[in-house]
Amino acid sequence: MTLDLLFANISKHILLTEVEKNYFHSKLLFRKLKKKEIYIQENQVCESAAFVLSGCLRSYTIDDNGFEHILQFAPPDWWITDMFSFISQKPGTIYIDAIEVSEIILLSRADQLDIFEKIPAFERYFRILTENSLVSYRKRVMDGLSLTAIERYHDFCKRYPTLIECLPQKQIASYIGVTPEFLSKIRSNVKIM
Amino acid sequence: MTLDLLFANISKHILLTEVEKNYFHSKLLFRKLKKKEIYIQENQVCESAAFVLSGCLRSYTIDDNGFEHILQFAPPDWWITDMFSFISQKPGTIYIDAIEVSEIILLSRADQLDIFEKIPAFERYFRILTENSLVSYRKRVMDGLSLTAIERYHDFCKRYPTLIECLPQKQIASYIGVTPEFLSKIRSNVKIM
DNA sequence: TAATTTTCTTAATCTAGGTTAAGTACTTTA
DNA sequence: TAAAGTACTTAACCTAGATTAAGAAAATTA
Repeated sequence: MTLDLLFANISKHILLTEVEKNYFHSKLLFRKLKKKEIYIQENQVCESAAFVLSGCLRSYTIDDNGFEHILQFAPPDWWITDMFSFISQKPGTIYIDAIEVSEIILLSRADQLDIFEKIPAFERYFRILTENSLVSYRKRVMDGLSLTAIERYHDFCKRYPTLIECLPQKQIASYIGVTPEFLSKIRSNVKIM
Repeated sequence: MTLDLLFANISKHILLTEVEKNYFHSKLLFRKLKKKEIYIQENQVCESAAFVLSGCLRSYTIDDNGFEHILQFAPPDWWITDMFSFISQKPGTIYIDAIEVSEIILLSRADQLDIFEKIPAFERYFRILTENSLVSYRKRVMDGLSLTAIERYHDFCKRYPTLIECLPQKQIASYIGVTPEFLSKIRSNVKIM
């Protein structure tokens, strides 16, 4: 296992000395997840954010009727966490599990805050990631308000061409907010639509 | 006009010296907006983020059919901007205007980045605001996927009791993602529902 | 490899919420 | 204060997408 992917990601936004890299490195935990293994669950405090080295994770909620709603997919080179629980360190509302066998790097909130004190550049790194993430959630809210299911599906295909290949269709349906049956109809491109 | 509200907001998250406060202060611009006055428009680069001292602003998009979709309301003590355009300094996709006569404080992205260099605590302040804002957009995505229009309306009433008083009903409808006619039906509490 | 589980498809039927339209009440502006 | 514009309501009708159900195709697991 190698952290190259993570350090390459970081160096896109900030510059670190070897000493700083080593300090950061010393705070990280490595973990493997089996397919379908749950990383965090509803009502649990999400202590760490996870950076994906290989495989793919997803975050989702389960509503009162037992339906899953997918919030985020995290292929390699992405961070994933229950942001609410991570920043407040209170019990959260979402699940995170592995869609396939995955390798992740964990950084706890406590260590993250410690690193912000010691190495301010890291506060910049996460500030930038959070800004970008905010923009993509905002787009998702807008799309939900102004696009049809068909448009949301085509947009998903355009934005995440690699995910389309490897995800089961029902998970894409859950992400764009339609039933698997209706997505199947969209894809079969029934004339009436 | 007084900046007390802004400095009180900042001091909830970070501590500043008088020198730092003055430096920050020197970068701010004050502006008044008339009712319905547009602060930024689609296709325009959003140079500044705005902190609301009085009145109320809103951000929204206009879709291909000419319908408005409200993203955010900003009553006093809130920041508002087109985050995409603000961080990328590229032309944006949203409008921001004043719902009523308003007083705002402007901070340009260039000055914000300059302040991040000079006063790292400010990077923390905005990092925290961005994290919180991310959490609320995430909730909005989840609510859009899992709640009915009625539930979203009741949730809005619970979360923003003061806004309910002062906003025209059609703007609440636009925020929760229903037509004004349907919100009217929800509010009249027709038996069938 | 067979058995089991999960995913995908198709089709009939249903419903939450949209559309259209017309009337009423409230705000602005002149 | 009148005129015009904007906001709200109600009701009939419509549609995008949900639900239900049942079979086919993949993918797991034994």
